[in-house]
Amino acid sequence: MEGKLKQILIADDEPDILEIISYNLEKEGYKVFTAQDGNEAIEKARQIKPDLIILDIMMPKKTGVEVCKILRSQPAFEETLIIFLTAMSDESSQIKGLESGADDYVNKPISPKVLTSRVNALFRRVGNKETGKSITIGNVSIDPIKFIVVVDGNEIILAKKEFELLYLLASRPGRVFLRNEILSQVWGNEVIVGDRTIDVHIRKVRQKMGLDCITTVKGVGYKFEI
Amino acid sequence: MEGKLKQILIADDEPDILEIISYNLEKEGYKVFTAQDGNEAIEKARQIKPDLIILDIMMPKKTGVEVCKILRSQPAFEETLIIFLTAMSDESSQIKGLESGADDYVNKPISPKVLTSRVNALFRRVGNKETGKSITIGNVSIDPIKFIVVVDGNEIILAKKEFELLYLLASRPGRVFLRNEILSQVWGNEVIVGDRTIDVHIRKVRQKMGLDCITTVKGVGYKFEI
DNA sequence: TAATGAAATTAACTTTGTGTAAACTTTGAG
DNA sequence: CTCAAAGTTTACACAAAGTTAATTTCATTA
Repeated sequence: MEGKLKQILIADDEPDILEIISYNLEKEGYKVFTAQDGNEAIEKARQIKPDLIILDIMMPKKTGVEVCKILRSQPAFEETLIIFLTAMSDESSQIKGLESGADDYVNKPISPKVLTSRVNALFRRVGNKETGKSITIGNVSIDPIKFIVVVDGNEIILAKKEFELLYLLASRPGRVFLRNEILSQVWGNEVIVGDRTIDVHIRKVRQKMGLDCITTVKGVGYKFEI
Repeated sequence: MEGKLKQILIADDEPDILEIISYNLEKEGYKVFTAQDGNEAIEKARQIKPDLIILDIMMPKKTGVEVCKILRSQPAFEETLIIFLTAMSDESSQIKGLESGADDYVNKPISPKVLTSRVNALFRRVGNKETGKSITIGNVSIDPIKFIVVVDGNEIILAKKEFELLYLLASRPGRVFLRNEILSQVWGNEVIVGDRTIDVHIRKVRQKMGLDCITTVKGVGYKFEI
């Protein structure tokens, strides 16, 4: 289990396709989310901030191209990978897709094998560069590329899990993360760890930062605030 | 936040497996029912209307896939969660399973830990959909994501039950919630608490908000209004 | 492959604070 | 006025989180 598992959002209006693709990508070890139309895709993308978004071109509410343009115009999605699903023949939409900022496209009808190998290839191409942008909140900066946290100009060294935990919480300041969410995001869904494990990591982060920026919401979860 | 206890129906022709799974899921706090073949599974599903059905693919009378298709074609089971148990190697039945509308599958031989964590994950996934939007009424804002209440720009910290209570009342301003409704929504149907418990929580919310926005309708219930 | 050290996890214990009951007071409908 | 329903206050049990130390896991280097 190296690093955090990549999250993929798939948007297509056909549930069958969603299921088949999800199944195959999950088997490859990705965490998969789905959406059934353009608006839902945008909403979920904002919620989840996935590493990769797979968009069907033809969707209700908003087309894949529109979704792509909207997301790409936001800083948070500048670097998110996007793949289009297109009807085989429709070459013009392929072009539109690439113009609107997609990283790849896959023709329908979809062969799960082709899709997963494209997905893998894309992640490989982007390489080992850690996902995500650096976050700065008040006097706290978190740089996931250099793997460094700076508080008041002082560099703090966190272990991997500690870092991932902090990065997750800080990715959406103020928002409460349920213990469940933390578990699945930081530890992954398959891993089962004891109840106190999160606490211990929270404690280490609090300790090392020397700053009370992680708040407990008893019976609910934890949140990051300054 | 767990609410009432979920009901799970397990269908498998091997009594040993039924027993092991039942035991583990009951330990997790689920109410478990069992069936030994496809027809019994359908019959019991209709009787019980469980929250989740775990189906072995290979079963006498009807296979898990058939059961799934039959149930899924009925409105009452459109949203019921379904997990398949499949033989490790049989990839084609996994695909059939997902195509026929399953939410997840677990390979045999079954690890109770894996199964229970998948079950938990599934309920979590569904449960999180209900995490609602923030509510603003007059100078009161309630944010269930950040888990805070803001009154006149001042942040109020509520305990979990207090928050849930307020969130419920504020979700339909002006509407009177019967004590029964409040009990089942906030405490869950199975939980039995004394009559004064609601009052105490109401009081704490009123106190902390420093604002008389919860009105008593004597002999009926409570409502939120500004 | 043994030795080391850091990180992750568990285990055991302590602390905290929510949620509930109990006992008493107040309110208001009839 | 009466009495059931709701308000208050207090106290306490228990579950959730904090803490610390011990243990396991894992990668690194001799």
